[in-house]
Parts: sequence; structure tokens; C-alpha cells
Amino acid sequence: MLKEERQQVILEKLGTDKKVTLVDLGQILNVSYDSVRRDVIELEDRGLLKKVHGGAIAHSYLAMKSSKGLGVVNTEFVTIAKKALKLVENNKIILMDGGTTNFYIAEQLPKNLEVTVVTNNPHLATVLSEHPKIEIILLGGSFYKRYQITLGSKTIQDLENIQADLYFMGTNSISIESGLAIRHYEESILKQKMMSISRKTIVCALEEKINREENYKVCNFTDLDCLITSLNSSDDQLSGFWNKGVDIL
Amino acid sequence: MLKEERQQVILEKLGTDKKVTLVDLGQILNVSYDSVRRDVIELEDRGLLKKVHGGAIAHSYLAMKSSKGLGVVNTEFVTIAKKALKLVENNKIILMDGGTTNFYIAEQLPKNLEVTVVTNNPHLATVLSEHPKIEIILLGGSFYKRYQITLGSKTIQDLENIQADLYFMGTNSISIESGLAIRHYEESILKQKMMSISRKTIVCALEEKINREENYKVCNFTDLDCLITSLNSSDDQLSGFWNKGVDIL
DNA sequence: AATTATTTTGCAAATATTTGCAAAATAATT
DNA sequence: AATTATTTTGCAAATATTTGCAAAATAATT
Repeated sequence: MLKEERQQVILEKLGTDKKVTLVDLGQILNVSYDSVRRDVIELEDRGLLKKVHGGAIAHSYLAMKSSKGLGVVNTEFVTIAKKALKLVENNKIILMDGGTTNFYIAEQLPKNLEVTVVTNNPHLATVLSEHPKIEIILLGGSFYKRYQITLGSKTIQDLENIQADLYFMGTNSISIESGLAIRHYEESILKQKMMSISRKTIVCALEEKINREENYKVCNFTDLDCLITSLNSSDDQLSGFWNKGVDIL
Repeated sequence: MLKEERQQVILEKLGTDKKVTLVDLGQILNVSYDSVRRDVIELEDRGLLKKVHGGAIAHSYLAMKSSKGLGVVNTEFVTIAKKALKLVENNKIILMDGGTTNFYIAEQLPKNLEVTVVTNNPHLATVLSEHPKIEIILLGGSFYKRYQITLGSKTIQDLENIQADLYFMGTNSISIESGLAIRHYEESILKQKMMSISRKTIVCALEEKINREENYKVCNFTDLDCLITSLNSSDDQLSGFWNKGVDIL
């Protein structure tokens, strides 16, 4: 097996699972841990993943590449996407950012739905191309390779004359005290702008994002209209989130 | 067995398997590893594959559908792309539209090249993401599903304050009498705008596009700065194209 | 603080590549 | 048709790369 093949497998697995351990990779690829470790180091040098103690985690870039079409279905994403679908109605203008969940929402949208989707995520535009009746507006600007989205002042300017009905926002962290925050400054500004031009903001948050903290704050929890998670309403992690004027699905 | 035959076999195998090892090739072709190695080196020089330790892997565009059938390398595209590369220099602003050749150019660009690429083609942005030093500006606007590009007045407006050095234009047809023309009205307008903001316009035209005619005219032949084809200079099809002030490669 | 897991480092064996060379095959010239 | 030049091919020696291992160092966990 060629080194490049192995690295390809690593990236694919990362694209679907978000994280891998070196032990797993060694078994899957049937080479020593030293070899996979060296592969992972090379891939990190090329900026394609982030190496951590014991394994590696994906840049969202990879998710974009492999989520379209093949790949293992991540049930948590699907659960969230299904809930999100209920909020979508014909003839609405929907804003979708670079959040991974948005891919799953896009894939699940009914084929005959007539809406306009505005997005800064080109890969989302590709996925939505399968829907004949959806109109797609792509936001221009500087293309940020790592997250595979457009960003910057041009992107914000493009939003100036748009009024959206729903905004499906992705986030890296959400908590009662610190609100919503993400890892990238410019993107946090963009998300604020997106909120400001949308009638409703809906956050889709994986379990792991809840009660975490990140560097760049986007908004307070109470600024949201709706939070969608895969947790049940009885779950402890959600205890502080109720009765704050935010719908929780 | 002729060298060319062997190389053909290598490319075909690469087209289906995406990767080959030199050991396998040596056995299949029944020549020494030195010979297959030399073949692979030649093919790499021609931009038809990527050589790696122990074998070779296909370029990602190998999988792209071509008139010659799926999985077959379209050498014509690669030939044109190779010629186009010579025009690209560091620190230039390069405009690339939705032309198919632009994928090949993008993939063949040197990894250390420092340029800015402006494009209305999101898939091109993805391909260019592999180049760490290339800055990418994506043009916003209505996303036209069929061609997977952004189009319309917003896209044209985005070009307003940009001055590009080179514009690599794709076309559906080119002839002396009718000039350049394509099949889509809105796109023809966009191409005109793109020409107007670029110091040089280079057209990459497949053999089959030459001396054809299409519905929406973009410009006259003499408005171009350079025409790149895979034909040789002696070819009849090009007879009328010379001495019009347009470089022909 | 002790235990366990992971990483780093240097090393040796296996494998692959590069280089120059000579023989064979092919193409060009007389 | 014979000679000459050029290209192709396989080989062998010198290098370089990859791989797995083991010991030491470091990080994470209990």
C-alpha cells in the first residue's frame, strides 16, 4: 500500500468521523503506529488536519469534501437536521452559514421545496443543486481555505440588502454564561451580521458543543430564537437553558 | 511493446484504479522496473499523473468525465493547461471563469506560486485550496446549478473594483467570422465584463470548439490577446487565425 | 505520586530511486 | 543494403527513503 493511499484513507476517515486514533488507524491500515504517526505528521504539515495526543481531529474542510454523497451517516447530525426541517416552509429566504449541520439539513430538504437559500458556503450550493426548485445565492468575498467558506468585508457587504426569514447558524460552543462563541474572529463578525438581517436565528449544536467556551463571542444565548440539539429535554446538560425565551428542540 | 503502448496502459490502469505501483506495472507490462519508472517520469513531466515513492497516483481530474469516456485522461486538456502555465507569474491577479480547462490549469499550478485568483467557480476555489500560497476571491451572486458557477448582476458588480492581469476564458466556440460565442446569455455578459477588467485575455479552446458557432457572442477574435489550443501551428483549422495580432500557442 | 499510554529518537533492515554504462533496438543517413 | 546515429532498455552500484522496532522521554490518567 502506497503512503499516499494510507493518507487518503486517513483523510476520508477523518472526514466522516471527525476524529481518529492512531491505534485505530494502525489496525485499519495494517501498518505500525510509527508509520501512521508519521503520516499524520505529514498531513498536519500540509495543513489538512490537526494532530492531537493519541490521534488527529479534522478541519471542517474535510467534512465538506466527504459529506457530499458517500460516507458514514452520523446519526447525531441527522437527528438535528430532522428537527430543523420542521421550521422550513415554502417561499422563505433561508440563510445558512458554514456549519456542518447545514449539510445534513440541505440533504434532507424535500425535493419539491421552493425556498431561496443564501450561503457563504460553496459546498452547500453544490449539495443544494440537487433540489430543482431551490434558488441559491452565493455570498462572495475572500475564500477561507480551512473552513471552505467566504469571509470578510465583501461577504458582509453582500448581505446588506438581504432580509432573511431563517438563519441556521453553526457554532463551536454554547453556554448560558458566555453565550455563543467560535474560534475565528472574522467569522464571528459575519455571524453577527447574519443574525442582524434574519427574522429568526436557529442554532444547531452538537452535544459536544454545549457548555463549552471559545474565544470569539457571537451573541448571548437569549439572542437566539431556537436551539436544536440531539439531547432529550430531561438531560442535565440542558438544565440551565430552559425558560430563557429560547425554543429548544 | 512500444513505449507509447506501455504508457497508455499505465494511464488506463491509473484511470480505473487511481493508483499503481511500479512493481505491478513491471509485471503487467513485462519490462524492467527501470523502464516503467522512466515511463512514469515521462508521464509526470507531461502532467498526466503524479509520481510517488513506489508508484503513481492519478490527478483528481482524471475522474472527470470527458468526451473520450469516463476515467480516461483527456490529454488535450493537459496539453492546453501546460501551455497556459507559462503565462502565469508570481504576484499577478488572475481571473478564471467556469471553463473546464481552468480546472486543469489550477491543478497544474506550482505549489509555491503566489498569486490571487478571482473566480465565479466555487469548485475551482476548492481545487486551489491545495495551494497554500494562492489567495482566492470568490465572486458572489445567483448560483447557476447547471454550470455550477455564480452569474448575474451581482457577480458583475463584484468585479467592479478589480483590475486583473490575466483572464483565462473558456468558450464554446471560436471562429474568425463570428468571433467567440457561448450558449448562455447571462454568462456571455459576464465574460465581457471580465475581459473589460483584465489586462490580457487568454482563451483556452479545445480542438472541437474551433470554427464552431454559438448563439451569444462574447467578442471578436481580434479582441483576444492569446489563444491556446492543442493543435500544431501547421494545422489547417488554424489557417485563418494567424497574423491578427493574437498570440497563438 | 504512581501507573499507563503516547511520543520522540536513533537505528537497522527492507525497499525504492538515481546514476552511469553497455547492449540491443530503432531510426536516419549514405 | 550497409553504415551511422539515436533511442531504448536492463543492469549494477551508490544513494535515498520507508518502515518497524526498542529504549528513553514525555504526557495523560488514575
